Amino acid sequence: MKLSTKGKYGLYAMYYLAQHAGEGCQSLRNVAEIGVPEDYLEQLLGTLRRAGLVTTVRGAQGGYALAKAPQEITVGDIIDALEGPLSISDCVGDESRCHKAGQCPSRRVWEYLSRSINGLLQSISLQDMLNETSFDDMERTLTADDPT
Amino acid sequence: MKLSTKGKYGLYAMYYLAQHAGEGCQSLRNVAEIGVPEDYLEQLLGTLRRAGLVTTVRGAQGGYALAKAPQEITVGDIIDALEGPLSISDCVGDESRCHKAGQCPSRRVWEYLSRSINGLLQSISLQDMLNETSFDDMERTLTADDPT
DNA sequence: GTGAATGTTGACAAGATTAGTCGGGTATGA
DNA sequence: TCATACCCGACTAATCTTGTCAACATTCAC
Repeated sequence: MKLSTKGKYGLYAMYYLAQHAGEGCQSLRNVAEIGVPEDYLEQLLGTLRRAGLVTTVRGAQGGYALAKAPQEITVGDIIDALEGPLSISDCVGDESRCHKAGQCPSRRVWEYLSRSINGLLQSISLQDMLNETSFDDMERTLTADDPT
Repeated sequence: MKLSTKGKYGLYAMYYLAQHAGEGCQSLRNVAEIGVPEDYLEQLLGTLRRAGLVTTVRGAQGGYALAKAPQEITVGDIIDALEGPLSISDCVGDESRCHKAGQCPSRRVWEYLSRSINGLLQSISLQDMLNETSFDDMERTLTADDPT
C-alpha cells in the first residue's frame, strides 16, 4: 500500500507554487527545480489544472500558479486529482460489485478506513505545510490519542 | 491509492478463520469458499503463516487456523504481512533517500499520514469484526470528529 | 506400507499500471 | 515573426498484480 510518485511529485509542485504565491506565475522549468523530469511534471500540472487546482498562462512569460489560496487547497485535493479517489476496495462506493453488500464486515472495515483516511488528507492544507508549527499541533493530537 | 486484492482476500480469509475458530483447522478448499482461486489463496495463506498469523497442519485432515486469538490479530497485521509495510513515500523510514530530510515539509506530511493510518489499521481486530457493534462505536467517534 | 488428502514451494505468464519520453501542436509577448 | 511557454496524445521499458501450474512433502485411514 503506497502512493505513486504522481501524488508525491504533485505535492512537491503545489508546495513550490504555494511558496511562490504572490510572485506571479512560475514556468515549468522553475517548478521542475523540485527534482522532477520536466516532461513528466507537465503531465501532472495539466491534470492539476483540469482539476481546478492551478491556473496557467500560455505564451512567453507564461507559467503556473495556484488557483486558490493555500489554505483552500488540501493534500487530499492534490492526491485525489492525481491518483484518483482513494479506493481501498472496489466494492466501496459500488454496491453492485459486492453480492452481499449489507452483511460483509470487511466492507465495513474498508468504508471506515476510506472515510478516516480521506478525512486525514482533507485536514492538511498547503497553508498548514507553510506554517511549520501546524505539524507540532498535529503530532500532539496524534500522540494524545495513542499513549504508547 | 488503493489496496491490492492480496490484502482484501487475506482479510476475507482471516475473517473466515476467525468465524470458525474452535472448530479445528479448515482446509484450503473450505477457506476458498470466500470466493478466491485456491491456487492463489494458497500463496496468501503461506505468507500469513510465515508472518505468524496462521498455523497449519499438513497431511490429510490438515488445514489452516488462526495462530492467535481474534482480539490479538489486527487488520494492520494482515495488511502488513501481505502488502508489506505501508510506505507512503520511500523517503519515510529511509533518511538516505531524501537529500534534505530535515527541512522537507512533504516528508512531515507523509510521516504524519503513515503513523495515522497505521494507527487506524492496528485499532481494528478480527474480534471487532466479529462484534458488529464495534463498528457503530467507530462510526460514532469518526462522525464526532467530523460534524459534516 | 500404500494411497488419497492436504499443505509447500518455486517457476511461469498475461495483463495492468507506473514512470517517464517524445514529437508535434497552440498561444503570447517582444 | 520568432522565441518562449503551455497543451496534448502516442509510445515504451520496467515493474507489479493476479493468478496458474507442476512437482514435492507430510499425514491419516486402511
